[in-house]
Amino acid sequence: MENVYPTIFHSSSSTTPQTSHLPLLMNMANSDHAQLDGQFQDHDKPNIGYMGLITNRSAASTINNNNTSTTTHHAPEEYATPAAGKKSKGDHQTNKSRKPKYAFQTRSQVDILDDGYRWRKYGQKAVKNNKFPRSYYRCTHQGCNVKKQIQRLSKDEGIVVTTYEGMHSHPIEKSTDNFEHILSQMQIYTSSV
DNA sequence: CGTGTTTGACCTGCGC
DNA sequence: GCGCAGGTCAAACACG
Repeated sequence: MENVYPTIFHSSSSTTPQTSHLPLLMNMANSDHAQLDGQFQDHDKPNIGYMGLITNRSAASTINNNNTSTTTHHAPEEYATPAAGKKSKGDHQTNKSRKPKYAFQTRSQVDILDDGYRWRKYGQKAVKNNKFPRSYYRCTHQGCNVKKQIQRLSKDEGIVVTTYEGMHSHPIEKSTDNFEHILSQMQIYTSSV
């Protein structure tokens, strides 16, 4: 799947927000430094601009060309996780079922957006047609099987695509100071695009 | 010592 | 069936 996820504008219903997905937005937005629009100046965390929320369903187009747009989208719950297969070493997840998968575009110098959860990196792979590797992270909270992938676009090095898979079953572990503010911004984006 | 990262090997799905 | 690409494991390693 060298294609990334389609950048579908979720412009229609600002009154029927993707409430069910808000926790993910929270996860994403609730970061110490993932702040929007350069309204911050933290040491080594330069501008991080929220680019969009993308979902993986009918992946066909790339997000490359949207570096100036703010796109938001949420997934239908029926994303079939393709890469569920794993060696039967023992940790074979019983949920070969589908997990929702959400991708965010962020314009950032740093790859890792601190979303308030604790992640452990479990892999890194070179991706075809992309000079940047893709990193695989898993939530370290016990019993939480949320994963995320982080990849920087080769076409636009400023854009980082973060793909979340699954939902956290536990509260955020860091402060949530930024969350409301960021959420409000995201809602603005959502309704204005 | 606990926690997280690195990295090569391994597994699976898919297209040809 | 084969090869490629993506995803995961796990041992070794680094760091506080």
